[in-house]
Amino acid sequence: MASRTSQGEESSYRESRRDRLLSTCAELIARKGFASTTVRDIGEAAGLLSGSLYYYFDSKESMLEQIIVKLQAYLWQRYDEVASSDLSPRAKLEGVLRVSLDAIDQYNDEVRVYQNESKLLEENERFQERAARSKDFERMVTGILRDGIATGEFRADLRIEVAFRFIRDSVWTIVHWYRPGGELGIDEVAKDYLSMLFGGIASPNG
Amino acid sequence: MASRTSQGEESSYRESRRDRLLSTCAELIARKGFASTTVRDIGEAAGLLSGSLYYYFDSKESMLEQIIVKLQAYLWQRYDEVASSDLSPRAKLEGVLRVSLDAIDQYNDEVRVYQNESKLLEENERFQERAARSKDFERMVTGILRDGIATGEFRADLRIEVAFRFIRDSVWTIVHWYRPGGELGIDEVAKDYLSMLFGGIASPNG
DNA sequence: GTCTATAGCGTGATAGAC
DNA sequence: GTCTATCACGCTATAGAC
Repeated sequence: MASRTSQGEESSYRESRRDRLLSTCAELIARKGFASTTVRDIGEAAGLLSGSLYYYFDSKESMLEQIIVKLQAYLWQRYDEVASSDLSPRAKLEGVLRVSLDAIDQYNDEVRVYQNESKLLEENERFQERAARSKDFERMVTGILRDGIATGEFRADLRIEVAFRFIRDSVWTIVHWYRPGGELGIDEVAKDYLSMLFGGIASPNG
Repeated sequence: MASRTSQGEESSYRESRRDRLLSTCAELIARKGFASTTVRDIGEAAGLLSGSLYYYFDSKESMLEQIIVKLQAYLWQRYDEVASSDLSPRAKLEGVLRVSLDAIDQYNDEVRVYQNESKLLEENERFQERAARSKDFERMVTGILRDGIATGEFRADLRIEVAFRFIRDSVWTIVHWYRPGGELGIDEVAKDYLSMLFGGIASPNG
């Protein structure tokens, strides 16, 4: 790409302009979906003409790719910390879920894009490396579940692959209704969800 | 529409052709998304040319609408039965979830379309009546939750609107990985999910 | 009922001036 | 870096023959 140099100030100025454009992309793609968002929409929202976007990006697909790259970098820096810690399985699982919830809070648009366009990422060859991270997430969480069953912290009578999907989907779908800065904060959501995930919704004295 | 008559055999022949076309639409739209599915795709999959589809449907949007109408008719016939029964709140909630899971099993493509295009349904004036059913579902389930807290079957320390979203999303997202006719049947999924929803994933002796 | 043919428009992307 | 201008293509939908 013609716009990428590797010189200090000039490069970082350009990077930050790029990043601001990416945030605009994320907001629009989160709201309207990738297929229904046009490069003209993005240009208009960013205050330039669609053609000018191609100074920063090779294609509409590469805008999507950069959004996901940025999000995955954030997520995996933190997932790796939790996974390599010596916490108990239950505490590790709580940690993983907290990281995911923090992403929903701080990178709301990007997470929505990641969720909404996951099919596209899986099917398009270009995004194979991005889609592979979903398998990494599954490996990490099912590993924690197995360990927790071994220690007796988790129930042994559940299919691990079903429990994994239950956990993954209940947490990530929060992004579809949670609004950063709204009345209900992410800490309150985390408290309720962790409580329901671990203890269920039925009364203990039922 | 020119194709709608109200005469016995001729009409029902046309209806069934229409229904078969709708199934093809649902399959494609479920797989590729509404925006990325072209009427040419649909025509090709159904074995006719795109223009010929307009003998049966006014527009691409009306194809989507008919898919949703058909699904909602199935769902609400059964939801109403459960809601008006005199089962306990917990049994009612189980019943509602069973209906949803049966739809995921029997109307898999249609449910995926409903889930994937929910944004479009909410935002497009044309689909207001369809989108209103989501509010009905919320009213039904939160009512059951309130009753169950009153009887002591459900935990009283949870925010009802958060618990509702937890339940709604964990159940409906099953459609994104469940495959009808696969190794894991809907009864097994139902058993695991009801068990996790009501009792959580933590060991009771934890 | 399905076809041929195409209107009319919006799309992603590019070339080159400034 | 952003603009003007535009290309080449794909899209939904329609008109009218058969």
